[in-house]
Formats: sequence, structure tokens, C-alpha cells
Amino acid sequence: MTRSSGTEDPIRVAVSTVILTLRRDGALQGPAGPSPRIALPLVRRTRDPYQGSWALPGGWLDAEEGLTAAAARTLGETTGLAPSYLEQLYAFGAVDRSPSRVISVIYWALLREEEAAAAVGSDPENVAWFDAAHLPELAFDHARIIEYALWRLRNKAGYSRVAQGFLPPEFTLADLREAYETILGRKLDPANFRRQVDATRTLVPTNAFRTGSHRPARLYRDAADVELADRGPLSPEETSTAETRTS
Amino acid sequence: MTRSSGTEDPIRVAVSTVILTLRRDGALQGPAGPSPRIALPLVRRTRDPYQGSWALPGGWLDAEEGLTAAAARTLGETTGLAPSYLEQLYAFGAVDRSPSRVISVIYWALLREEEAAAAVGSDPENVAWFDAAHLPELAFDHARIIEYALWRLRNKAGYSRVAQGFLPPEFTLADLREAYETILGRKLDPANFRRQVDATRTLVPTNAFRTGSHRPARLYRDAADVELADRGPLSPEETSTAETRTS
DNA sequence: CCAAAAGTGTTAACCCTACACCCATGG
DNA sequence: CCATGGGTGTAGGGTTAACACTTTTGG
Repeated sequence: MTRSSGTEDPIRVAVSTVILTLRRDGALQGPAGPSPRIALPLVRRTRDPYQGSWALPGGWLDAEEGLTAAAARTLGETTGLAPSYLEQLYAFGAVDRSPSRVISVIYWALLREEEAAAAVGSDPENVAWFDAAHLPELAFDHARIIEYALWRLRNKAGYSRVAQGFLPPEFTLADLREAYETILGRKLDPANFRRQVDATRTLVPTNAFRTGSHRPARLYRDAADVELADRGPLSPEETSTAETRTS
Repeated sequence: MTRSSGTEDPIRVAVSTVILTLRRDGALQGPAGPSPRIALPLVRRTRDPYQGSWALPGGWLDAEEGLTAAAARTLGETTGLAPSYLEQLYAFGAVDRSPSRVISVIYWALLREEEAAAAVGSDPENVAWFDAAHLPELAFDHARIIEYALWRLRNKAGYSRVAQGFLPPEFTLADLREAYETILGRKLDPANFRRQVDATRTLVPTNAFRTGSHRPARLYRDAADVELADRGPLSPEETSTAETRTS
């Protein structure tokens, strides 16, 4: 087996994150509507290559920083928030994906709806939120990356509780159903949805109700001791959920 | 957003592969048996760190080489074979996983049973095949990586046709069932298995039969136009199946 | 009282599983 | 003819999807 020493490699490692949340207001680029839409923040590139284009938030991996920590750091710099869910998506490393040789380890994250609406990162000038269905021209292969992140979200929503990553700690079943409907792109039967979620035993009912329109709806909280979904082969320091649950 | 220039980074990128196949002979380290077992090749490290320990086959990423190409290259160097299935597993990048800073992009691959039995790589001296259930002490975090690869295999066997990656182009339903049983670790009902696989419409029956014991069993071929499983967000040059189907 | 969302009940279709049974071959 | 794996049939249980129905609020 031949191994080059590696010391002369000009290969650099970047970490970027597809940050997803739900938005129902019209404060994002693209057509507004009454039902929520999947939204994500992009940063405008201030240097070549692709100067002026929109790109995923990210940065170079620091020498003394783990991959997940780098994703969480750039996420905080961009939005000022900690995610409710964070998982590695894929490592992209085609030779021609950038003028210089860059390996991009991509993460995807979910933010709670309300927090995201008020969030301000460290450089709000060059950050804007876009409707995931109406994205602008993107730098590098980021358009394909976002497509894959959305596919992963849809897929994982089918067999896990990831959709709760979009919701505040207390929510109604209608909130949760609406999140699923937005992700999956189709309406769900309220009666069957209710039965399916409480068959999983992962929601605990509270004694509070949301009032204001028609019959009040009971608020639920997620069972704190259960992960929203399998996040992959995490190292010990990554398995704690406490850090990602605090804002 | 702060971005270091990255040019002073001592971070290096390695690509390794968890190569899996089925073996029924006793020619591998660990207890032999009549039913096949999952086997994988490991290489003995000839230098520090972990000199003398067993490790996953791999090497440094070349500057002008894509990630998938690097995985296929080291796979060929180790076994002399092209895989029937190759997919990225995960990028491992904890700071303390190696004395120097190394990002390891791990792939997992399936080899056909018969091909693997006769395979000889470019350095057979330092390569040995092990029963996946009885592995030796491994270098770095490779034990955990292999665990995750086996989990991914079991998982993917539940909803895709990956198990066919273990089989030659023509096989009986009993062959296929046995592969699934080995992966999943439990017996499957032959009658129900038959119905489930031909409900997927991905197997084409041939007019040949395998004789030699009891009633002859019909040989099947896989529908060539269907991928064994979703391999992720592949770039155009990676989507061709031709290269991975030839030995 | 009416509209509309919250929540419960019911039923038919579907799928999965277990297992009985017949078929074809080697010994 | 017998043992054994190949292959087919079928009945029961569980899950899903569709939709009728009752409950509770705001207006």
C-alpha cells in the first residue's frame, strides 16, 4: 500500500451547515403565504470565488476543533442561536467543486420557529433568510447540498421525531402536524396523526391548553430523555443533548 | 464571521474503507461455522502510531483525487477487486482521535462472496480477513467505525436491496435469504421472503436452475437498471454503476 | 346558533406472519 | 421411498387510511 506522507497536501477542510427552520411570515425572500415554509439562512460571499453569490454559512476547520464543534460555532455566528438538532450530512470532496482543493463536511441543523424569527447573528449585514423552495443562485455545489439536506429531512421525518426540532418546548398536536405537513408536502389526517404520535409514547401531555380560537388544544412536551433521531456515530462529548437544548 | 485563511492548517485528510463480504470457509481469524459470516480485511500498521495493530485499509487523500475515487483506489490496493457497492459512511474528525490532526472520511463497501475468496491485494503480507464478530484490537477509533458500518448495513438491509452486493450475478432465493439472515442475525421464513422480494419487482428470473441437492432452485438476476440502494448525493462521475459492477 | 378546530369511534383494506401443504430431486 | 429444500396456499392479527361523529370554544 502506498501512502504519501501527506505533509505537502494543499487540501483544506471546511465545515458548513444547512440551517433549517419554519417561517410563516413574509420576512423572507420568496412568496409569502399563510402556511409555514421551510426557510434557511444564507450568507453573501465577500470574496472570490463566487464573490457576491449566496452560500451556506461555514468556515475553515480550526486545528483544535472537532467537526461538530465547528458546525455549532458557525451556526452560532450566523444566527446567534444553538440548534435543537444537529447532525452530520455528508462530506463533499469532488476535485472540481472549488478552484482550490476543499473538502467540505456539511452538517444540517434545525432551529425552533420563534427563536429563529428573532435571531440576529454576528454579521446580520450579509445574512438573509430564504424560502427553501425559492433559492437564489448559489456558490459552489451548495444548491445540490441543500437539496440533499431537504431530502434527508423529509426522509427522517418519516421514521423519527425530528420535526419536533422546529417547535418550541410546548406545542399542540396541530403545531406538530403542521410541521410534518410542511416537511412532507401533503396534508395528514388529524385523527390518525394523533393516534400515531401517542402510540410512540414520546410526548407527555401537560395540563395547559392553548386558547384563542375555537376549542382549546392541549399542549404537549417531548419526553426529555429521548433523542429526536439517530444522529450517527457520535463521540462521547457529542452525545449530550443538554448543549443543543439551551438557547 | 471569522475565517482563518486555512493555509497554515496542519489538518490532513485520510480516506478509509470498511470492506465487507460473506465467508463460509474457516480461512479467517475467528471461529468457523457452516453458516456464512460477515468478514472484513484489516491491514497491520507498519509504523507509529499503533504500529503492529490492525486497522482499516486506507490512505491519505491525493490532491487531485475525489473522495470516492480514493476509497475505490485503496479498496483495489487491498483486495485487488472492485466493489459491488460503495457508499460514504461518515466523516470522523474528533481532535483526539489521532496524535496528529486527521479527518477520516470513511466509506463502506460490499464484495461478492466468491471474488473475495480468491482476492489478493498488492500487499498480502500485511492483510488478513477477520470475522466481523471477532475482531482483534484495532488502531484509532476503528472499532467504533466498524460497529457503525455494520449498523448501517443491517439498517439498510431492512429497506433496500444492498444484500445483493454480497452475491454473484446469478443466485437463488435461498442464497439471497441466507445473506439477509446473516446480516440481520435471524432466520427468515422462506415462503414470506419469496413473496416480499418478488413484490419489489427488482429480480428477474432466469431459465437456469441450480441443481445438486434436492429440488433444483431457480436462478435469479438483479434488474440491472436499479441501484442496490441510495448511495447519497453523488456527483455525476460517481453515479455510474458500470465501474463498480466489473471485477 | 353557527363555524371550525379538538378529539373519539368505527370500519374496510392492506400487510405481515405463521404454518400447512404440495413438488421435485438425490440418495 | 424417504428426507430435504423449493415453492404455493391460506387464515389470523395488527396496522393504516378514510371518514362519520361528538365536544368545545369564539363570534
